[in-house]
Amino acid sequence: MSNAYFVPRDSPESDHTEQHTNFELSDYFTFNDWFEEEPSSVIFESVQNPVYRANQVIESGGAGNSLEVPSNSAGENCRDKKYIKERVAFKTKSEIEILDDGYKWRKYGKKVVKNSPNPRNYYKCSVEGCPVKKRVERDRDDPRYVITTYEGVHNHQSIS
DNA sequence: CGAATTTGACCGGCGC
DNA sequence: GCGCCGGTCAAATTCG
Repeated sequence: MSNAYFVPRDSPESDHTEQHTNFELSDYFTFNDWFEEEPSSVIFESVQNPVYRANQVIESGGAGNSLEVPSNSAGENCRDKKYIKERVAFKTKSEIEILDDGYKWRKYGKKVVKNSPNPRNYYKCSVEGCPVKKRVERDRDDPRYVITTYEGVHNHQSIS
């Protein structure tokens, strides 16, 4: 299990990411060595949430409200369904989109979005009570890349 | 035979 | 108020 450490790049204009000065993604995921390519300037249109890649933030919009990480009260303040604890997106060079990150995922949806000709797949962590979701999609103009978006924090250990 | 996928339906938010 | 768009549900089906 690797121990990648993630530090957000300082965004010059919008500096709403104070809470995310240090980010230990290895708590949530296990990475090997996917991610070494050029970051695309904008991965998602909804730039309300920071988009992380490898050791840096690619994109960070003004999203102070939906991005707190309440570490003390685990999800108690989050009864608002729109409340998003964490969202992390990666652009990965991979032929396949089923990347084993140490967790078990259950697919629950597929959708073709307007922007991209490629379908988008929706996964959920199959561990009961774990709120983590994941969304996998091919890059629009680089089909050999895969964009993976994690949402939420695992409340259990990885099974791998 | 139980569990995971598949895939169209359904639903809620938002813009016009 | 309606229709588009993205996200989720769930029944049928496939898989292990």
